[in-house]
Amino acid sequence: MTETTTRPPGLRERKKLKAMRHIQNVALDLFDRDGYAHVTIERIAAEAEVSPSSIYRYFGTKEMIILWDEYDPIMLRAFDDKLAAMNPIAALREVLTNVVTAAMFDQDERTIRRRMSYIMEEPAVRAGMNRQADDLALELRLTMARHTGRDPEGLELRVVTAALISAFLEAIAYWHATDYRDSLHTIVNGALDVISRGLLVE
Amino acid sequence: MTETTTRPPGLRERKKLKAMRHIQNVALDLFDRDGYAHVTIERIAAEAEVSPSSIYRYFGTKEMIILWDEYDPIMLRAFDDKLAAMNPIAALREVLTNVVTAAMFDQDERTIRRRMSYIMEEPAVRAGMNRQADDLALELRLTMARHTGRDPEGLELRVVTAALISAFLEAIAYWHATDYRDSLHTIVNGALDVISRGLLVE
DNA sequence: CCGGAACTGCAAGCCACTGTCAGTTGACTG
DNA sequence: CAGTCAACTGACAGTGGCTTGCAGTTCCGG
Repeated sequence: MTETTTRPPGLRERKKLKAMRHIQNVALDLFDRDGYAHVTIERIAAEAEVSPSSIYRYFGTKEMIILWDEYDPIMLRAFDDKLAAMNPIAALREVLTNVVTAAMFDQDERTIRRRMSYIMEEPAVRAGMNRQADDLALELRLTMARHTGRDPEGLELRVVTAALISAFLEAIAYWHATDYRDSLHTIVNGALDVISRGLLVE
Repeated sequence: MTETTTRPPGLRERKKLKAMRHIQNVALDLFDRDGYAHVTIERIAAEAEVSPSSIYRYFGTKEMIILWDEYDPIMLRAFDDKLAAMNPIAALREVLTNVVTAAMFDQDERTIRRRMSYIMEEPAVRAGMNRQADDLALELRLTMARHTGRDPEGLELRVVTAALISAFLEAIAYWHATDYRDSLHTIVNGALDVISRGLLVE
């Protein structure tokens, strides 16, 4: 069933990855020059020397050209592993400390920031991110239910996961809004502290 | 600047409202019969006996035909008023107790439920709802900043408002998922309790 | 009752996205 | 190291959501 390519990459896979990186970079260049809305898929395809259909096959939608991240599945798997041994807040802190900092070395942080500005400011792209967040919330909920024996469809677990993820997203937004002054790791830790101790407003 | 029609309705306004209600109902009928994706704006326009352009002028996008709610601005204003006197959690409880239950009398709850199923299950509509939630989050943040003197752009306030809203949305989702068994008011109260006392997981 | 402003319908266009159908290329088998 | 098969790719022709500009109509305030 879940036989998700645990094999060594293979030429085909590597070629595809390389093409996707290339297309993403070309697209970001064009977006920077003319603005997200004024760049058509056709233009990206022409500039990247692939066919428009290939772009749709790779990314599915225009937003995903920006949202796609080859390290996402890696982080997800790491997060899932950590969840087996600790609570989700601790797990998230761990993943950010270990995996993310490592990934940020070879994929230079500049690309991440370029993508970030569109994710935050372009409504269509933001919508795509929210969709990903919804999927992530569902997965997280099921995983937590498995580890704690709680009802995966219960109100409590739903609210907890939703709050956790929204805190994470808000941390990223803050990171962007403050021009990446502090490390993402520090900010996420702060955000998690806030929701951990409860919303005792006033 | 913010001179938002505090005048008595006027014929024009009433006509528009009536047309929008009519279009929304017709659209829901068609969606129920053929599915959201298989119904074109043109078909809705024909069935409702208006021109497609009018639909766009009324609703802006296809999703908004479902998302539009004439009571939304009323609830927002009520929420804003309550915020002046109490903390946001108490304010939200209040609004739901008073305003929502009142609104549900004359707009029969059946229409709300019909809309809800598309809001929850149709990705495009969900995206639109998330966009509205983002706007609401910003407004809420600014209001809370005004009332408490905290930094509206600070991490803490950002996380608090985001968690609050995501809890509210999750409550609505739960309400739908459990087939509207309990009252929305009860569920939202439960959700607010969860995030109030903090996410002391494990 | 009248001047301007807002609303409506008509028409034309843009482009994201989909489906199909050859042609090609990498992956596995004997 | 063929040869076969599955997966990928490109070209092409739609579909339809959404926008824009223009003309005619309807309503509101004075």
